[in-house]
Amino acid sequence: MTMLNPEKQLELIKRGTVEIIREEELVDKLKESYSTGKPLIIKQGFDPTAPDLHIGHMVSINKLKTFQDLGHRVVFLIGDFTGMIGDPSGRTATRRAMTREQVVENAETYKKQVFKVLDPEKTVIDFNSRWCSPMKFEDVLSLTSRYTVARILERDDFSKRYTEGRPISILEFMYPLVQGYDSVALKADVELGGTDQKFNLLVGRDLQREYGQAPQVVITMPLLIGTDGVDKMSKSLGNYIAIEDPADEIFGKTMSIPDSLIFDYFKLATDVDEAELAEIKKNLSSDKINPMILKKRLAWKLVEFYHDSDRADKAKANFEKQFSKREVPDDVPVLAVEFDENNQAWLPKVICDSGVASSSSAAIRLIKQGGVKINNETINDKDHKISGDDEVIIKIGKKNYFRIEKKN
RNA sequence: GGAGGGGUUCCCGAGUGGUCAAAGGGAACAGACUGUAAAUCUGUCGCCUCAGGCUUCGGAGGUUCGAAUCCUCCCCCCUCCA
Repeated sequence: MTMLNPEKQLELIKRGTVEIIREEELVDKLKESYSTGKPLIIKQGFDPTAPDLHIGHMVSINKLKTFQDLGHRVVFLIGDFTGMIGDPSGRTATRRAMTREQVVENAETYKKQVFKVLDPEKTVIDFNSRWCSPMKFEDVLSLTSRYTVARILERDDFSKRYTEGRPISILEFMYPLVQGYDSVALKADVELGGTDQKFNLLVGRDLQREYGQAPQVVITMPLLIGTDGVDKMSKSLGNYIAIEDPADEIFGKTMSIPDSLIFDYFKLATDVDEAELAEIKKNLSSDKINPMILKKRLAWKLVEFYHDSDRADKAKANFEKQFSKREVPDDVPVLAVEFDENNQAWLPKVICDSGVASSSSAAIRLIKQGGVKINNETINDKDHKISGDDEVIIKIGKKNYFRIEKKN
């Protein structure tokens, strides 16, 4: 294969990273690989329970892509074994035992999404249950003997909880070890992850040394802030833009991010070059240009990336129609409604059936608050009935439109 | 093994016999304002065709005209000492 020289490779790899531990080692590995023609093994782990990739994931997946383009071997590791115990970091230590079928199914979902960017031919999908499940208890003990409590306690999260007298389970202590062992099993040369994974990634490095391997290079990538502008993007917080989202959705969600995120999103989630980034930065800091314009450009870019430019154009047009001009969008979903013997349907029930409100009580509240429009007229009467004969377009809340049709 | 502190509506958290569908905050949702931005203001925030009714405060019983609040048993969580 034709490879770029190590210096050039390093330059591409470094772009956008937060930290490389250690860069000298990476250079050595790249040189070695270059001279022998043997690709490096690049690993990143993913949680098997939430197979919805969002643009936050794409920050590091794009970096995997870079490695791949440079001729290295990318291992997309699905942590199905660690998933079985459940990630204890954070507040919720929910354990969900996943069946084999679920794991396989989620893996398929991952593949479908991740191959929008990565080359299927050059990507290895692996599961850590492959080596974790067969381990005997003595193997586990052997693993634990190679790390100390003091070192595990170095992790911010642990030390904080320890000094505050809050509980830490042994299982939680094990978690970094299990994850780190994956690097041993894969003989990883490089592991990628978000900055929040730094500790775990470093444990992998140490364990490899303990097992007589050359320690992996750790590369951390910035975390993308979610659409709420507060927390990191994550599915559980609901502040994410999934790469599987429909075009209009991606456009709309992007338009709802705080202005302060526009630059980061351009930088981390799109492939605009340095020159364009500089220009965007300049425009954002001057007040000559409305940030909304830039945000629309960002939204367009994202839709184009995950769909195509036609869809991006349409999403933009739809957005402007629906929200800037407050008109009814072109393609309104149909809601099949049951009408009674008098050919009538009670409005709150209809709203409830649409899924926008969780109960008819909630629907009534929406109506009372002026959040429901029928054919562009606000309805305030909770006893309002829709007639089965009329052509009806109903707007519920800010953005939900339905065309009512008779269920037969 | 010993001592003690808890489990309240999505989350945090008040509430110790009626005025409690339960303070306050957060989240969320709606409305106003807008650029579906942020900020702000207002309202809503258990269920039910809803001026009325019904079911909630870890679980099961009990006391009482009346229980989230008192009693009994059970389940679960946490802290400290060893």
